[in-house]
Amino acid sequence: MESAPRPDRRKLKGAASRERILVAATELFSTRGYAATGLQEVCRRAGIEKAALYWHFGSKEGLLAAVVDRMDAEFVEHVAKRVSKTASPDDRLDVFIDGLKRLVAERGHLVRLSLSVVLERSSVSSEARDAMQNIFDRTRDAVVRGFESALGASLPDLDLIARLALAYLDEAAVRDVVDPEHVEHDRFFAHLRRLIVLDIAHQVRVSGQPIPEGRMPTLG
Amino acid sequence: MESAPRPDRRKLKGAASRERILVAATELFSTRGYAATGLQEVCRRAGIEKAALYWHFGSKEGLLAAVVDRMDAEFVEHVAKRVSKTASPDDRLDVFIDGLKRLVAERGHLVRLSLSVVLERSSVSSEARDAMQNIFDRTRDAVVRGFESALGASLPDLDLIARLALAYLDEAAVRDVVDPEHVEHDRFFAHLRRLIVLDIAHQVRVSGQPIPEGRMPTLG
DNA sequence: GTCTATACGGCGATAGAC
DNA sequence: GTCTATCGCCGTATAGAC
Repeated sequence: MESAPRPDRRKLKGAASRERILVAATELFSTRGYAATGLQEVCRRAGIEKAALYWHFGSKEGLLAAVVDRMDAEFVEHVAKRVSKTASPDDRLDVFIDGLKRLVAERGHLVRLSLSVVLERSSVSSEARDAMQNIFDRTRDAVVRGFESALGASLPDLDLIARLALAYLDEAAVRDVVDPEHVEHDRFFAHLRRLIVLDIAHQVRVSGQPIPEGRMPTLG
Repeated sequence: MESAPRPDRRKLKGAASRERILVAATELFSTRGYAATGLQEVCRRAGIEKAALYWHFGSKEGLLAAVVDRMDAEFVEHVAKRVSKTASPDDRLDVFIDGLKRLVAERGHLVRLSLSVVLERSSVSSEARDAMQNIFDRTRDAVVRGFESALGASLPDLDLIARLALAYLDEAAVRDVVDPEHVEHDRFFAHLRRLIVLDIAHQVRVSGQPIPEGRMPTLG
């Protein structure tokens, strides 16, 4: 363990630099916005030179993709853990909705950043596009799995419910910037909850699929 | 009519320049993306100098806001006209959904541009913010009025339905870039239609508000 | 009031030495 | 892997012609 330290040393230092760049970039992108943040500033804060940043991430866009990917992974893991600790299907939905609401309230800038990856330029670099696709897919799959385990059964359009939830998440994060005084997040996310319940009830009705024990498809 | 041409001449020429800049910017922003378009290029295409652009729009952000405002106004007017020509409430909903779908398919880049206004920097300039707020409000109000006249009555949460529709619009436009092969726009917007119908039926049920003649709140 | 000419500092990105 | 040096372009600003 201590007899062969050499070949890993540089790798370790490289990983540490990568990490510091990522932390600095996350903070600066979040507070100032993507376009308004200079790579020079990121490097100064990370204690690194600009070319080192380019070696690690290839471009400013690549750095953004890495930042967003990490924040999404953390969010999915965090909410999935909280949801899996909750027993009743109805409470699970509440925890899920609450997770979305808190993501907007506490880290809305990161949600907006994830949109920036796509919108900055018309033809996104293929790496950035792939990164965004991974993020979307991972999040959607997690939501679908969550609903499946909450319902105890699958339904044909659960993926659409996942997209509905993500659409509401983005809409809330965007609106928060445009008109902070009239967002009405509570009312907005309560509406999301109602739509989900109504639509699941509809899907159950149409598919003839009986839901084992959960009574989520009833309005409170 | 020809004896006092002077005071208007300059104004007219100024308006013409403004118009040419707007057209050039709309086209370039749409094809290349906002960040990837240089003002130099816009000016060359408009046959104008850069400082003239600066005089008319104040900044690149201001130019973007003007571009987006115009496209939104056109869209709202266009769809409102088509909707008002349709008789049955059920068909009106179809025309509305179709308008959204076509906006994404034919002018998705402009939808994405409208998001760019908000996302480019963390603290948007107050003029750009106001412009975006106007756009959101105008579109939401138009949707609410459309539903009111289709239903023949008002409902407490029609504004939430408008936000739902806009959220789906943005989500579709964003997804179109990330994963063009799996967007399933038809299925996605059919889901939107179902959600609207389900939610209106719910609102009618809860509010005890009778809907005069329209039978929109029934699933096809 | 509308526009031309010109300049400036900073940006993202690259090449090559160590 | 990291640093130094440098590039070309960007958005912005101002002075002054018409």
